[in-house]
This record gives sequence, C-alpha cells and structure tokens, in this order.
Amino acid sequence: MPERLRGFRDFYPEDQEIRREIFDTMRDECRKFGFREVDGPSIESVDLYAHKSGEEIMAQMFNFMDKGGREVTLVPEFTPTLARMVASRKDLIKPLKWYTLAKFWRYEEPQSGRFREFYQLNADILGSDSLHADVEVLNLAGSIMKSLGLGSKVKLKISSRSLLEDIIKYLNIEKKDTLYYLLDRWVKINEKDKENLIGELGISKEKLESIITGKIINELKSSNLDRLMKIMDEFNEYGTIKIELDLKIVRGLAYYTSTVFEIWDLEEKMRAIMGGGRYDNIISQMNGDYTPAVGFGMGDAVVENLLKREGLWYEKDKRRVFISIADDKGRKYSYYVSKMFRENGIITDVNVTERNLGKQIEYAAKMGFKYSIILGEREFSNKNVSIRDLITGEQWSMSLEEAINKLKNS
RNA sequence: GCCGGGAUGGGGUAGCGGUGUAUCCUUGGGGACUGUGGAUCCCCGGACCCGGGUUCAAAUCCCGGUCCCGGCCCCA
Repeated sequence: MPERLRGFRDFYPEDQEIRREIFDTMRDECRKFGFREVDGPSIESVDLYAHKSGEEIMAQMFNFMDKGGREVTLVPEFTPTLARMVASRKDLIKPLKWYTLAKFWRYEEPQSGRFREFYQLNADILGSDSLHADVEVLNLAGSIMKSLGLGSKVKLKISSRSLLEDIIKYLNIEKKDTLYYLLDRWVKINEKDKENLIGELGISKEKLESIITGKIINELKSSNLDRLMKIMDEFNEYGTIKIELDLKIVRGLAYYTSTVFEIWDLEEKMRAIMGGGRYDNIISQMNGDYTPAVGFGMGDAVVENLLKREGLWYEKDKRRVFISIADDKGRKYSYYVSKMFRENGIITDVNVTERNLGKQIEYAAKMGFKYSIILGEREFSNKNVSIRDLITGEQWSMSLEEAINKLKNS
C-alpha cells in the first residue's frame, strides 16, 4: 500500500468534523471583530522570503525548482504574502483588518505539535501604529481562546522588542543576539551554559535575573514600557484571558519591531499556541508605502493537542435521520421524502444498498442515527411515513409535514 | 540535518530462533431473518514495514532504508 508522506496527515470524518467546527469558530470570531477574509497562493517565489536570508531558512522551506526553472516554495507562513498584497495596492483604505485560515508547509522533522503541513489562522491590522491596534488583535486572540473553551486554560505572555532595546542600552549590553538567545532558551538550557552566556554579556547574574523576572522595569523609564503597560491595561479592560509581562518572549522573526506576544497553556507544557507581534517595516521594505502592522498566527496542531488534553475534542456527527427502504414503492417514495426533508434543512441520509430492512435498521442504529424513517408500499399508499426512534425503540406513523416538524425540532 | 524509542490484519495485541494453516479481542462483509436493531449462532475476508545478511531453520538475531512517537536544531 502506498504510504502517506512524512509529516502529512489524513483527516477522517470523526476528526475532520471537529476540525471544521474549530475553524468555523475561529472564522466567526474574526468576522465578529470586523476582520475580512483574504487568501493567497500556496506557492511563492523563494525571493519573497529573502529578508530572512540564510541557508537555515532554505533548509526549512518546502522549496523546489518548477518546470520553468524558477526556485519556488510552498508557503511557510503568511506574513510575506500579506505584505506583498498590501504593498501592491495603493488604493486600500487603512487601517485594514484581514484574516486568513490556510495551509502552510515547512520541511522539518515532525514532532509533537509540529507537522510538515499545517493550518494556520492569521489575523492582522495594517495601517495603524496605535497601541489600540495591538489591543484589538490581542482581544481577538483572547476571544478565540474563550470561544474554543480554553479561556481558563491559557495565558497571554507579552513583551516588546523596543523595550528590550531600552534595557540593552540601560545595561550597556553589546552582545544583543546573545541576550535574545539566552532569554529565549532560559527554561531549556542548563546552568553551565547560562553562566557562560551571562559572562559573555558582561552583566551580573542579578541583573540578568531581573530581566527574567521582569523586575527590571521598576528601575527603568521608557516610553516603550509605558506603551506596553497601557496595552496590558486595556487588554484587561476587555477581559478574555490572563495576561502577563514576560521579557523572555523574543520570537525568532527578524521583522518584529516592538510588541511581541505568545499564548501558552498555563503549565507551559506545550509549545506556544499562538504567536505574533508588531512589524512596522516589512511593507515599506517591499517598496510599499510605510504601513505599520500588528498581527498573529495560530497553528492548528497545538490547539488540537490542548483541546484533547482538556477533553474538549469529541465527535460532532450531525446526522440524525436515515431513510430505510422496504420495497420498490418505498424506494420511489424515498426520493420525494428525502428531498422534502433536505429542503427543510434536515440532514438526511438514505439507504443506498440492496440490504433487507433489518440490515438497514441495524446499520442506522450502529452508525448512531437517532431516527430511521421507514418507507414502503404501506407508507406510500397511506401518504405518511413511519418514524422509528432508534434509541428508545418507539415507532410512529405520521404525515410528512408532522415528520418534518418533529425532525426539525429535535 | 542530528539523537532516543518503536513498527505483527482496519484498530488493539500475543509470540521474541524450530512446536505455525501466526494468538486473542475488536472491526468489516454475508447468512439464519423478503416490513423492523446493536443480542445470539454460523460462514467469510484481513497482518509479521521494505531490502539485504547470519542460520539446516527468521515475525524472532544482525545491517541498511522507510515510516511512526518523542527530543535537539530551528521556530514562521
């Protein structure tokens, strides 16, 4: 049997129905916040990602040569596409609030919460440098968590690249990259490596720890700090999920300019559920007008892991009605009955086998249908339907109209 | 790209050099039952990841690969 490609997933109905519902929830929340849906290509030229140049990046893209000799890649993230879309349309009225839920690809080793193909929701506000845009984006993320039932299971961790710059100046740190690395890795690396890296920075362990704990902000005067505190205040004003300052949030992307944030499960056992921040420069870097922007990406894999852990991942089979057919007259009649049901919004399955009636009802019961409609010569000549409750075993005869009413309200 | 641990019917498993037509449960198909159920009984289908090697003999031991789970790197 041919095998599925490494890191790719099949989605069978029992899972796909849940995924569909989760995605619908995400889209609904975006729309409620006034975001409009966009989409982009699945393949882009690798040049689009040149701002993150380096062989490491190439190694992690799903890139290949197309038949015209172009170096292309399956899109690894949405933001560069978004920036291109915005940069090439000068007529767009700002600010823009856009979202997309699409597939993305990364050529990496699969592991928990990470695949080579994944879905990601992106929501961005473009054309406002106000902190209120940051707040709005964060409120959307918080609302999505809440409506997924994860409101009390997660927290938002927030920091600011520009605030970190202020701290770097304040402490006279020259090796900025080392500090970023150290903050990002803090919970992962061992004591020895920590000592060495702190030594490289040329600051005391106490100072570094005051960054880790966030206490350093008490001895600092900075407009970037004020801005961040204001964002946190306003986020709490709206009130969806917990928020905390965490200067360890760095994020790898080169294009973030100030606010950066992530959502984590409370115990921080998993990967970040969502990540994002403010990126004010990439659109102008693509020769567009200066367009400050803030947004986030939320992958499907970690959300799925968390929902499963919290027992919120359960079947969503919406089918309730199965039409069983007793004879040829019943078969003919079933086309009319099923059509009437469906036109009235009742999800209706119908027997498509030559099985005898007993087998049909057995099938319907096994599949978890609540009702079986039985149609045969009797029903046809009486102009009614027989309806059997497969859970209680009760059975009634009623007119088609009565049946439609009963099924619509059940 | 690197490092662990795995892989036996659709799912879950037993077997860990010979006793084998590979165990058990479950699932699937059919029948007993031509207008009524998941029970019961009967029948049927379905697996040792792939390729080399060791051996008289390999599901079992060895090597390589593939895939899965997890970790590193990286994180968009």
